[in-house]
Amino acid sequence: MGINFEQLKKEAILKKTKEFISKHGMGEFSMEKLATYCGVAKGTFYNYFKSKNELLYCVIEYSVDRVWENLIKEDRKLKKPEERLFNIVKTTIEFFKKNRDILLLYAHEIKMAECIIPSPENEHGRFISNHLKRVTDLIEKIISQLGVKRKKQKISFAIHEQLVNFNKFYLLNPESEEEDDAEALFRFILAGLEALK
Amino acid sequence: MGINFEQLKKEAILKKTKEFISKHGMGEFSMEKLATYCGVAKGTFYNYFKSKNELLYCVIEYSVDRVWENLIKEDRKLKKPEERLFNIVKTTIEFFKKNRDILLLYAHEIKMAECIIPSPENEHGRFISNHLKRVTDLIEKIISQLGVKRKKQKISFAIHEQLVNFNKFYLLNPESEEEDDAEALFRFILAGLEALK
Amino acid sequence: MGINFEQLKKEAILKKTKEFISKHGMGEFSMEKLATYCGVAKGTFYNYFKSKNELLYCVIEYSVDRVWENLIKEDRKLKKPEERLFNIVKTTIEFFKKNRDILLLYAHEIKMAECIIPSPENEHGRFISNHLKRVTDLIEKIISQLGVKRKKQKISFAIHEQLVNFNKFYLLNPESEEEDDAEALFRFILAGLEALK
Amino acid sequence: MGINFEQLKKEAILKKTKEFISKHGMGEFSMEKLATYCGVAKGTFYNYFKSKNELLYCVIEYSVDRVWENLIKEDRKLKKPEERLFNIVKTTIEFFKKNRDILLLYAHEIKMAECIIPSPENEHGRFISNHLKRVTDLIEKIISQLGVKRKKQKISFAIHEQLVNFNKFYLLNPESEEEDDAEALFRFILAGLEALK
DNA sequence: AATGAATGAGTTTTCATTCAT
DNA sequence: CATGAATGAAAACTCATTCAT
Repeated sequence: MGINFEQLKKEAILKKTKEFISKHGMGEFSMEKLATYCGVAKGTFYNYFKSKNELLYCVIEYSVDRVWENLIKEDRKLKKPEERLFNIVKTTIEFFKKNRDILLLYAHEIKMAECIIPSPENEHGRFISNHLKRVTDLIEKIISQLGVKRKKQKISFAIHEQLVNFNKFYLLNPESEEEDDAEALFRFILAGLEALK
Repeated sequence: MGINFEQLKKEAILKKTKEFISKHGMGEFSMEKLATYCGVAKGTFYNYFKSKNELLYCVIEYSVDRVWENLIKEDRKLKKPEERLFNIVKTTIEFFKKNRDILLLYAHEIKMAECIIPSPENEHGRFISNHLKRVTDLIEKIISQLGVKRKKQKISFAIHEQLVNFNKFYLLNPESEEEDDAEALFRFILAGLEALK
Repeated sequence: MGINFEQLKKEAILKKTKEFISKHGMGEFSMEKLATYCGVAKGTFYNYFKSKNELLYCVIEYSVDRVWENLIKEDRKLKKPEERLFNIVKTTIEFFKKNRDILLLYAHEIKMAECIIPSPENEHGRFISNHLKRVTDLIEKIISQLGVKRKKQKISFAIHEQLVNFNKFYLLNPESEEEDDAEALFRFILAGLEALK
Repeated sequence: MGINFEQLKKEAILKKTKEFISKHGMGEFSMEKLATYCGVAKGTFYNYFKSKNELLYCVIEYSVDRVWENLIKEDRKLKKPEERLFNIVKTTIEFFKKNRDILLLYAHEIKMAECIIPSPENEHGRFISNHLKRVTDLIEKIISQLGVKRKKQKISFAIHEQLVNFNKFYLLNPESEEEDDAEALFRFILAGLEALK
C-alpha cells in the first residue's frame, strides 16, 4: 500500500487554485493564469481534471469537506447540546475567518451551479445539497435536544446561513475582529431558540 | 416638461433583464440571448448602457432600490422598535419571496463585483456598500432602541444576512412556505437580542 | 420574395473553403488560416456554421450536389440506355476534371466521416450514403435497360468507383489528358456489361 | 547471426496499430489510445519510430507490401494472361476483404500525404507512387499480352482502382458477399478489354 | 529500453462590442 | 435611433513529443 501520488498532486493543485482565487478573485481566473501561478503547464491540469469546471467543482468540494471535518471532529467529543451548538458557532466562524478564500468560492459556486439553488441535476449540485443537509441536520438534532419543537428545519437553515455569512462582516470591516464574537452570536442564538420552544 | 422616454426605455430594459435572469439564470445570460428575449437588437442596449456590466449593475441597483423603498415606506409609519423590527423581518422575507430573481442577481453580483466584498474602488461597489450600510444602520438604530448596547453593528449585520439568505430555504424547499415564518424568525431574533442587552 | 442573402453568403464561404482546400490541402486547413484566406474574421464563420466540422460537411454536400445536378440535368434529356451511360461516364469524368478540389474533399470526407463507410449514425453520413445510392440507383436502372440481370447493384457500384477514381490518374499524370478517354472507358464498360447479360 | 529484436518489435507494433485502426477507425486514433491498446507506454513508440506520422506511414507501407507479396507470388506461377488477370482480380479483392483495416488506412493515407496524389516530395509519397506503378505496370503487361494496344496505362489504372475500391461495397453492404464476385468482375473486365483491342 | 507525467504550441470556440446601413 | 453582421481578443482544450526516472 504505497502513497497515492495522483491524489497528492490533485490536492496540491486544489490548494494552489484556492490560493490563487483567494489572492486574485474569480474575475482574474483562467487556466492560463493559474498555470503561470502554479508554475506548471496548462495541459497538466487536464491530466488530473477533465475540464475547468471539474477543477473548480473539486476545489469547492475539497474546501467544503474541510469545513465539515473541522465541525464534526469536535462535535463528537461533546455531549451537552449547548456545548455542541457553541462548537458549531465557534468552529464555523473561525474556519471561515482562517479560510476567506473559501468564502469567495462558496459565493462563486452559486454562479457555477448556474443558480443559487444547488441543482439536483448534476453531481456537484447534489454534493452541495448533501453538504447543506448534513450540516443543517446536525444543527436540527441539537436544537431538538434543546427543546425546540416547531420549524426546526427552517431555524437550522437560518442559523447556518447566519454563521456562514457573518464572516462577510470581517471582510467588510477588517479591523473589527474580536475574540468574543462567537460567544455573543451563541448567546443571541441560544436565547432566540428559547423563544421557539 | 415632457416624458423622459430615455428613462422609460432604460427601465423597460432593466425589468426585462431581471425577468430573463429570473427565468433562465445567469448561466444562460448573454447579450445575444437577452436581445432575442427583449425583441430588440443587441446594439440597442449600447445606446442606453455603456457595457454589459453597466447594464447588470443597473439591474441590481434598480432591484436593490425597490427593496429599500418597500422597507422604508412602512418603517416611517411606525414608532415602536418591536413593530419596526417586525416590519423589517416581514418586508425583507416577503420581498425576496416575491422577487426571487433579485436573489439570483444578488448572488451573481458577487461575481461581477469580482469579490464578495463590494469593492470600494468602483461606483457599483460603493453603491452596494452604501445600500448595506443604510439597511444595517436602520437595524442598528432599532436594536439600540431595544436596549442592545454591545456589538450593535455586528448584530445588525448578522440579522440582515439571516433575513436576506433565509429565502434560499424557500428556493431549496419550494413546497414548505408558510404564513408565520416571519413571525417565528421575529420572535427568535427578538429573544436573541434580549440576551445581548 | 427577396434575395436570400444568408444563403448567398453561406455559398460564398463554401466556395472559398473549397478553393482553399484545393490550393493548400487539408493539412494546412484551420479556421484561422481560412479566415485570413477569405479576408474575414474567424468569428464570422460561426455566424453561418455552428462548428468547423459543420462547415466542412457543408462544403462536401455542396460539392456533391453540384456533381449530381450536372449528371441528372443531361440524363433527363436522353432516352437510349447507351446514351445515358455515356453521359454518366463523360459528365463524371469531365466534372471531376474541372473540379479537382472536390476530389480532394471527397477523399478527406472519408476521414471526417471517421470511417471510409459513411456512418449511418449522423446526418452527414446519411447524406453521403444517400448520394451514393441515388447515383448507383441511376446506373442500375440504365444497365437494367441494357439487359444486365445479375449483380446489378455491385456492378453499378464498381462502375461508379471507377469513374470517380479515374480522375486520380490525371492528377498523377497531368500531361496525359485526352479528349477521347471518356469514350474509351465507355466502350470498355459497355463491352464488359455485355458479358454479364 | 542473432535475431533482429528491433525489427520484431517494430513489426509487432505495426500489426497492433493496423488492428487498432481496423477496430476503432482513424477518428479514435491517438498515441495515447494506441499505447493503452498495445499495453505499452507512449514513449516506447518513439524508440522505434521517430514520429506519429512515420509510424502510420510504416503501417501503410507494411500493409501495401503484404498486398504486393500476395499478388506477385501467385503471378509468377502463371503463364496465360487470362489466368494472370484473374489472379489479380481475385487476389486483390480477397486481400482487401480479409484486411479491411488497410482499406481505412489507404483512405486515410490520402489525408496524411496531404493530397490525394502521393507527393513525390517525400519518401512516403514516393513509396506509394512506386507501389502504384509496380501494380499498374504488371497489369499493363498482362493487358498487352491480351492484345490491348491503346491507352494501356490508363486502362490499367482504371482496373486497379476498380478492384481496390470495390471492397467499399462490402463495407457498405456487409451481408452481400458472394463467392463469385471476383469471377463476375473478371468477366466484366475481360470483355471490356476486348472492346479496346 | 521502457515509462508516463509534463509540456506548450496550436486549435477551436465564445461573445461583448462596434459600426455601416 | 435601431439594427445585426462582422469583429477579434480571450478563453478552453488537445495531443504529439520530450525527458527524468
